[in-house]
Amino acid sequence: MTETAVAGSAVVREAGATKTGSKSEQAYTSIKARIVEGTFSPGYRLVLAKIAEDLGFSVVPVREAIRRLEAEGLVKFERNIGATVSGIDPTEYLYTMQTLSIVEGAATALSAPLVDSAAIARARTINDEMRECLDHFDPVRFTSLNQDFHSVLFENCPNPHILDLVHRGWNRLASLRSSTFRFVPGRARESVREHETLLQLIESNADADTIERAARQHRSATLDAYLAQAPAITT
Amino acid sequence: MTETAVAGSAVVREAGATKTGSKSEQAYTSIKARIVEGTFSPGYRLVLAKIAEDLGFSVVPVREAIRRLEAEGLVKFERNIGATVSGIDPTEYLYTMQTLSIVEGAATALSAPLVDSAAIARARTINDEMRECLDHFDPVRFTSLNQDFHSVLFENCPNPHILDLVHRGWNRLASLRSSTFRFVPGRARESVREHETLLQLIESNADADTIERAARQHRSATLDAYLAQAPAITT
DNA sequence: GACATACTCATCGTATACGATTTCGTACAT
DNA sequence: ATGTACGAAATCGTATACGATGAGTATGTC
Repeated sequence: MTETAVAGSAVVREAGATKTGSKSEQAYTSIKARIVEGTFSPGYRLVLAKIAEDLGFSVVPVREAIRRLEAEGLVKFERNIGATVSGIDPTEYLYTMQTLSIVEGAATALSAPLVDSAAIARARTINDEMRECLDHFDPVRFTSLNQDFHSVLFENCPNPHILDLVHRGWNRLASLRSSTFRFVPGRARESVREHETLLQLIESNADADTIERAARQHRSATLDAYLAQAPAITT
Repeated sequence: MTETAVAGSAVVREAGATKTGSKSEQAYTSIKARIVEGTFSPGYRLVLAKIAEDLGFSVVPVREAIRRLEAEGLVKFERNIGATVSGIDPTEYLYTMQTLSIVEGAATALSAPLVDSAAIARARTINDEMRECLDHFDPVRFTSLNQDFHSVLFENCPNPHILDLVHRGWNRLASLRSSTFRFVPGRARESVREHETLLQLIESNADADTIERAARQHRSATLDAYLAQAPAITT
């Protein structure tokens, strides 16, 4: 755990990792990568001095990094107590998914007019691969491809703010890797179907409202499925 | 400019100001307040040492505060260059307004079922005051009341993430106080009308979609009006 | 007179040091 | 045995110090 450069997952890369940068930047990127990829799981105690030592830095840049991660919601930083990777309670999951469904819906609708046929083809290829993953039961790759699929659709998103919110949501979700939250039985196959529907809507230049609704539904269906199996959570 | 406690505007207060807190917290709150209220306008150079001296702190907590503000998009922090209050170019305005219309729309729709008749009454009172402000030409108070109006509608918003995004958008917008962006002729009166329409929709338990659409339209109409007078901007 | 180079100053970036606070373990009293 | 009080260790929060970088200015050459 001494090397500073972590080959981040697609999510982290997209989320604005800065290449070279100051130690503060490096610490930020590095810690974020570890949270998103699961090395630091929720509840993990981020002891400043320890992280600083691991990275070979002093505590000051690490503190700055933690502050930024706090502002993104990935860590919780309490005075005189310390920083911990943000938790995963069901309510939090609900909020995150709900927000994501809204933001992704908007991103899809905004991006749709700029998705050309080449992008559609790429997305379809990815979706086909996802279907194969289901047969071979490769949930890890499935998840990764799922993000690639949406990344293709969003790659020309005209509003960077919204794109940023999407990435933050993805990171937040990726950091919540308790199996409870990641496996919603039966959704995966339906998800692939919905992807195809989405592509057809985009191809046929459906109006923005229709696309937004479909995209939002795509995400919130997972949430609904989750809520159905955990009815105790109140909205 | 030496007192550390700034009586923040409604926006800042809502945005999560922490009462006592560490110096780092105080610096964060204080700088944020100054940006939102306009003491530090866009482009203003935030020299760490100078701010630290003004606040009576050292630079370390100030740096942390700046990092957090950076993550919220209120300041830009460049390595070895320094921090400046984020800019106001037209494109940025467009992105912010567009994002806000989406997020506010969702917040309104989510909150609507929880808005009781008392809240409706309060909102209506505020809206009446806004109408009066138009007659006396008091744009400052008008703006403040406008935020109060929406705050009433959102006060029971079930999803804190979305509420947070709304507040961030408001703060961002408040920090962009160039007159170019704040005055869109003829919108104010229409805005008051739309508020009333919105209240009626909520009162009559209109479905979520309808409310969301109306709320989103309410914000994006301002954007459209702005775009109409500055057609050079491309989406 | 214009351009390139060197120098100076303002400012940032980080390390180190130390005081402040919390937590946890241990001893003691009940 | 349980609960409380005290003390030590761990950790955080901030100040200070100093090296590093970039911007602006002066100087020299063509």
